[in-house]
Amino acid sequence: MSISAGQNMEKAILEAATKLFLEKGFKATSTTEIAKVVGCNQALVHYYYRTKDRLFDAIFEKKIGSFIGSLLKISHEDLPFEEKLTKRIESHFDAIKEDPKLPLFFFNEISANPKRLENLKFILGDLPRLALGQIQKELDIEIEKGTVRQMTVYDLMMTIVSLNIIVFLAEPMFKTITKISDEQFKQLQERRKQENVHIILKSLKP
Amino acid sequence: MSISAGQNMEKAILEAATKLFLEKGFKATSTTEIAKVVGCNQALVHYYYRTKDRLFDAIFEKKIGSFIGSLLKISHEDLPFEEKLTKRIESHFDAIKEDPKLPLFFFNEISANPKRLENLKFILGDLPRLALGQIQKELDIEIEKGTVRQMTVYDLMMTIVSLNIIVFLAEPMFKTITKISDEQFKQLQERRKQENVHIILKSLKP
DNA sequence: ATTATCTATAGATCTATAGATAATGC
DNA sequence: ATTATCTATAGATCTATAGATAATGC
Repeated sequence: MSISAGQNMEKAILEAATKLFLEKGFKATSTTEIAKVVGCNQALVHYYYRTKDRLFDAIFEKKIGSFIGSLLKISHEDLPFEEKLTKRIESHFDAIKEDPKLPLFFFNEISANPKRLENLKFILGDLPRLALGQIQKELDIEIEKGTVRQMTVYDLMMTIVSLNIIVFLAEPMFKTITKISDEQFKQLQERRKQENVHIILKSLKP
Repeated sequence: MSISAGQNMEKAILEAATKLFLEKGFKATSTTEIAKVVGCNQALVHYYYRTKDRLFDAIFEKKIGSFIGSLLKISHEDLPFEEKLTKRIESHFDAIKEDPKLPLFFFNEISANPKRLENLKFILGDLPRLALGQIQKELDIEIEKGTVRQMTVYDLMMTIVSLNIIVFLAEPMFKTITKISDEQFKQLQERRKQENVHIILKSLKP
């Protein structure tokens, strides 16, 4: 029954909590259930993390970091603009594929409790600003050249995130309605990734 | 304190519940809180709707109907393809603007409990099939003419929904991080609506 | 008489903590 | 001795129902 018998309970609790919080959200997940999944008693969850809130915050921060990181990773490869952008879109998509519950979790918990966001240094830290500045610069060069229409990096990022998350947001709906197999769903995903690249590249044209 | 003193309690309860469910979701909303907002006692909520689940389902079905309806409304105007599509995108966007919590609510509750979807005749009913068939036909005509690249109506719908919901999904995040005013946010929304139309029309070109 | 509203409460949670016991490190 | 784990429990919920009272329709 226990995720990891003995050894490292603290870690086992974190892992079980991560899984449950991502699946069901903060409110719907109880420390009792976390303990049951781990195979320990409920008090131990509090022994290691004091409160449900602190346990959640630890997980939330990590996940939000990887979500934003996957979008803003700076590439040092010297590639033409379009190829670089294509890689960015695809790697963002692949990161979400690794953790498909993340987008819904993310938007949901922020909406439920926006204060959580304010405590996160990550969001307003230097990394995002730097990365966005860097991408804006690359964009401006293309705009100057006339190969890309006038636009801001924020619009571009919004479009990328938007298109990349939809398959994952709609996954439960999709599977319920169409009764598609997992294999077919995977194919749909991959096709959609290419579609997204296509749409975005085309949308930049002047 | 009461939303609608006296008169129609049943309706007042439904309205308060709708607001709270949309804001906080099924799990985080209690019948106790609904009663408090309405200004009656908690038992009355159960008197009219028996269980929290039935109350929720009534609301869920209505909301899901309007969400899907706004996307699939059939137009009988005789307009050129692009104009018709533009209108469709804009009216879908405007419908969400009227009820900005809807997309998150929608994806969230389906993910939390996919079974809810199975009970809804609306989803698999004739209306969606008819509408989708109609739009596919219009699309095929353009593909035949060579003015639109090869694609399915499903891909097109996914792209529309995806781009149209992002501003609303990200609204709490946006407002928290940028500390933008409501007025500025409204402007951003409108700009984004035009951006979406632009992106989609362009993405259809062969 | 019937329907609407209220008070009170049973029975299930759930979080957090106090205090007992078992395991480990020196 | 210190740290990890457990048992037990207080105090807050929360849903659903039973049964009392008030309001309304004939």
